[in-house]
Amino acid sequence: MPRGKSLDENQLTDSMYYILVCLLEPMHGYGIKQRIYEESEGKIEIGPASLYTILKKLQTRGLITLLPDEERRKTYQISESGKALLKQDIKRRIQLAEAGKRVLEKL
Amino acid sequence: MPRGKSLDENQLTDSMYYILVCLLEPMHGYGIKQRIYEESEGKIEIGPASLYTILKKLQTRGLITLLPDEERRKTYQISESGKALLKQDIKRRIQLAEAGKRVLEKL
DNA sequence: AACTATTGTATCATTAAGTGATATATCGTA
DNA sequence: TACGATATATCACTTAATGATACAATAGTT
Repeated sequence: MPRGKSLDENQLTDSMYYILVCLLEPMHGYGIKQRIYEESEGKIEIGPASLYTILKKLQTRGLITLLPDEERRKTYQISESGKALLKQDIKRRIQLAEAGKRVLEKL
Repeated sequence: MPRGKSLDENQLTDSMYYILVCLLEPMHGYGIKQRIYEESEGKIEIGPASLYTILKKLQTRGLITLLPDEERRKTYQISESGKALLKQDIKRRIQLAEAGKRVLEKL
């Protein structure tokens, strides 16, 4: 991935993918970070630089929306176009994994 | 993924993944490029810059080995450690996809 | 022989993605 | 009031990927 242009090619990076999945329900940045950490049993940790950079990009692209004001927190939620892209990307990942399963037999 | 550090974290980028899968059988650079293009029905195209950059990196890390001389071509093959890493990465991708399947139900 | 397309490898300069470090402020609680 | 956790943000940097370009051997063809 810087790979490429990711979103311009309608593909999600792993980090974007994790974050979008979290935002199927409303959640604020720091909560996302914690959620990913817990769900992955400490294996995946997204630092603040990555987190807020990616949130900004997703918002700019209209894949997530900022919900109306709370003061300290910024609560986001996935948008319809975000859902559509996530769906598409999950399918892509499933296909890759299926191909992977066939490869496993050769190993 | 310019992403992160990929190999330092024992993760394969998509491009590395495609290339390593090809190299389960001996193949030279240009052949890999064609193979990926054909297998993906034209969807995935790896240009020369990416191709040779990644091959060099994989070789440096010992994940692939250069087979003895042909003149024009450089024929590579996956190494044992390359196989191990590929196996591990396929499992990671399968897990991600499984999680994705569960998410799909919410969409 | 001359021309052309394909095969084949390689690198430079740039763009894109992600992150470590750091900064700042608020909140709960001891 | 001191401290750790919560919460957001950005700068400078590294890493990854790629577009453009270059070069040469080979194959086919006119």
